Order: sequence, then C-alpha cells, then structure tokens
Amino acid sequence: MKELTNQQSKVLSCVEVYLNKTGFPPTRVEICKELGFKSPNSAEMHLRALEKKGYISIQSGSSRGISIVKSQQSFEKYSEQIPVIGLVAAGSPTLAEENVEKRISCDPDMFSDGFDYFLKVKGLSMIDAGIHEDDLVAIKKTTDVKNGDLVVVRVDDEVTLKYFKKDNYNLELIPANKNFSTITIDLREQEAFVEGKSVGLIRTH
Amino acid sequence: MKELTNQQSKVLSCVEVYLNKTGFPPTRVEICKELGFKSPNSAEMHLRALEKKGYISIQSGSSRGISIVKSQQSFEKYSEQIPVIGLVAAGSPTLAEENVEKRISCDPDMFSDGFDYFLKVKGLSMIDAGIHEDDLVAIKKTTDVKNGDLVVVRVDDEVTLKYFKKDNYNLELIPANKNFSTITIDLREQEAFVEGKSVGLIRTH
DNA sequence: TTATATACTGTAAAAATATACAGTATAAAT
DNA sequence: ATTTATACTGTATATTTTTACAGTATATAA
Repeated sequence: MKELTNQQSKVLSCVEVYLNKTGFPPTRVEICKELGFKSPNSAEMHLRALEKKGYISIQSGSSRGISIVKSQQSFEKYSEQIPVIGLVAAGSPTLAEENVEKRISCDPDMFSDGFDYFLKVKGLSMIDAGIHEDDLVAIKKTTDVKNGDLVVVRVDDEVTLKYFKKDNYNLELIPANKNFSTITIDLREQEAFVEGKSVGLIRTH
Repeated sequence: MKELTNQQSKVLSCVEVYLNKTGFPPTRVEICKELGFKSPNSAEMHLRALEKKGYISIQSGSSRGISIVKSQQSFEKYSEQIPVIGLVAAGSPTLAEENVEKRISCDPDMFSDGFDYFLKVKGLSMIDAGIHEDDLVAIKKTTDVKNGDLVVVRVDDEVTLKYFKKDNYNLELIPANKNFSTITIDLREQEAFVEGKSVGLIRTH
C-alpha cells in the first residue's frame, strides 16, 4: 500500500471522522470547510489521489459517493451476530430460528472468504483432522466444492461434516477417524446435497 | 419504539443493505429503483415516517443525508483488531509492533472470558489436542492458571504452548503428542513465567 | 358516510454537488 | 535551468438530489 502525504492523510481522516459522526460521507465542500481549504477542487484532488492509492473508492456521479477501502484508524469494524446451528438437527441446516442455538458476534470476514453460519460439531468422526466435539466450524454456503474439501452434506435428512470426494457417480464422504468408515453414495440411486463447505474453525477452551 | 409497517420496514432494510454494500446511504430515487416505486416521493414519505418513529435521522438539505438510529437487524456490534503473534519469537510474546504478524478483526468477547491476543502455533507438539500448525490460539494474559490448563509459558526466553501441571516445586509442561516429551522444571533451579492461558482457538481451512 | 392513515404516481423547481478548466505557488528532482 | 509533484484558489456548469405540490386509490375507524 502506497504511503500517503500529510495532506492526503488529513483528508482521509476527515472522511472517516465525518462518516463516524454522521453515518454518511462528506461532500467536497464539507471537507474544505473542515480542513480550511477554499476551493472544492482541493478536496477533489486529494480524493483522487486517495483513490489512486487504493484507500478509498469514489462512485463517479454520485453525491457523497465515497467509501473507505483501507481505513487509517483500522481498529474498528462492524461484526455480526453469526448463528450457531447444531449438527444434530434433521433436515437442512437452515437458518430458521428454531435451529439457531445461539449467536456469536464476530467478523464474517474473519476467515478468508466470509461465511454464513457456524455448525456445532457432534461426535468424533473428524477427530484426526483436529476437529473435536462442540467445535464450531465456519460454513460458507456454496455448492462449489472440490475433492478434499471439508463439506457439509445432507443425505436423507441427515447432515454430516466430512471430507468430500466425487468420482463420476460415486460420492465418498470420508471421516478423519479410523474407527469410522467412509460413506459411499451412488448418486444414480440416492440424492445428496452439498450445503456448504468449511472455511474455518473456532473452539472455546 | 413504534412498530413499522411492512413497507417502512422494507425501506429501512433497503437503506441498511445499500449502506453495507456501498458505504453511503441511497438517494430517494435509488430506493425507488430498488423497491420498484415510480415516484421519489414514495421513498420520501417512508423516510419521513421512519424518522418520526425514531429509526433514522434525516439531515435536511443534504444529499444522502440518512443515518441509521435504530438498526432493524440490530445485531451489529463493535469488534477490535486483535494482534496475532508468532510463537517463534524469542522473549516474551509482547504486543510490541515488531512481534505482530497481522491483526484480525473479531469480538474480544467471542470466547467466554475475553482475551488479549492470538498466538500462531508452530510445530506439532499439541496435535493430539487438535491443535495444528498455524492455528491461532486465543490467549488471555493471566498468571492464574490451574493444572490441566493450556498455557503459554516462557522458560529461558523460549515460549511454548503446553498443558500445565504444577506440584510443589516441580512444573511440568506436557505436550499432546507422544513423539514429544514432557518438560520438567525444578522451580528452585530455573525460572518459568506463565504469560497467559488459552481460552479458544481459531483455524482457517 | 365521512374522516384518517397508508401507499402510492407524476411533475417541477430550488438547492446541493461533482467535476472540469484555468490559474498560482513552492519545493524537490533531473 | 527545467521539469515534476504537491498543494492549493477561483469560477463555471451539468447533473444529482431534495423536496414541495397536486393528485389517485384503498382500507379502516368513527
């Protein structure tokens, strides 16, 4: 990330402070008023520089169309209450209220790609992958999974967390525990739905 | 707080979603486009109602001058940028900038008790406890630890993450991997400092 | 039956806003 | 000595945006 000049830094701060105070970004003229500039073009030029350096993005033609890309005071960010869903539930792990055990406040971008909910692990079938009972596995809803991914699959209203391997019509759901055996499904005979894949894990000690 | 009509609720959602997506509030016309209204006055009236009921405030005369007072999806909370410290560092795992590998935005109350930093795990000494290389262990700074706790201990400028067991003058630091051996320290001969204990773990898949 | 509230369309005008263009000044780099 | 980058002023204008006003339609309450 390119360095900012002193003035650019002031302008970025000004935008962030204004945003925090009012909930919407300032206009060029308001930035000028705040920083003592006398021409709206002063603000404009600094904003352009900030955009070029990747700190903000400007929606051309829109009033107040400034959004912060890389915050200076990077220590405050919104987080959300992410639902925790028990793996025991029959049927899809839907986000319907009756399946939500509780909610945990954390940043949905905590793991690389973002995720939609936590699945609370039951049983020991993935213990050799370091996934324990009651661990919370962060699930991103998607059907785009590759062999080797840790996926949430629903078969016959049973939901499981296993490694994914697909080979033509054969779907294998592979546990990480030698006391459990691989579930093999012939997709011509039985349906299986990929609900999502794991992008992370959290555990409370 | 007064109840919202169906349409008012939709408009409020629309503003919140737009705000989340772009970083600034929508104009009347943009709300109309989103919700299928054909007159900007439709949006205007709903916004007025939302303001009267205390859900938003409108800065009169300002473009996009809408700020959310009472969010519908009231599950937004501040999180902090928690530092991640590498376990490789010699000396205390201090929070000095040079030891901070990066920062992760998450709620410090995500785990029961709160915590101070993440320690990035090196090596396989705790693998049987489901703690893998590069896992982030949430550490709460404290010296109040009990036998069986997973603790961060410094011995001779070496920092390790192990199970804690203390018996009179004997401190044992117990790994969770049969290929590693327990470190035993006679506290009359050698110093050991408990830096903190683990309250949780996160892993990115 | 007559209000009253909700929920809109359609239009228009005043005000706010982005943004281009033409300059000035200064310090650092070539 | 001349270019280049930063940092502005000042003005003008097209566009965006708010916001008022005049209607229509429907359901509910008095």
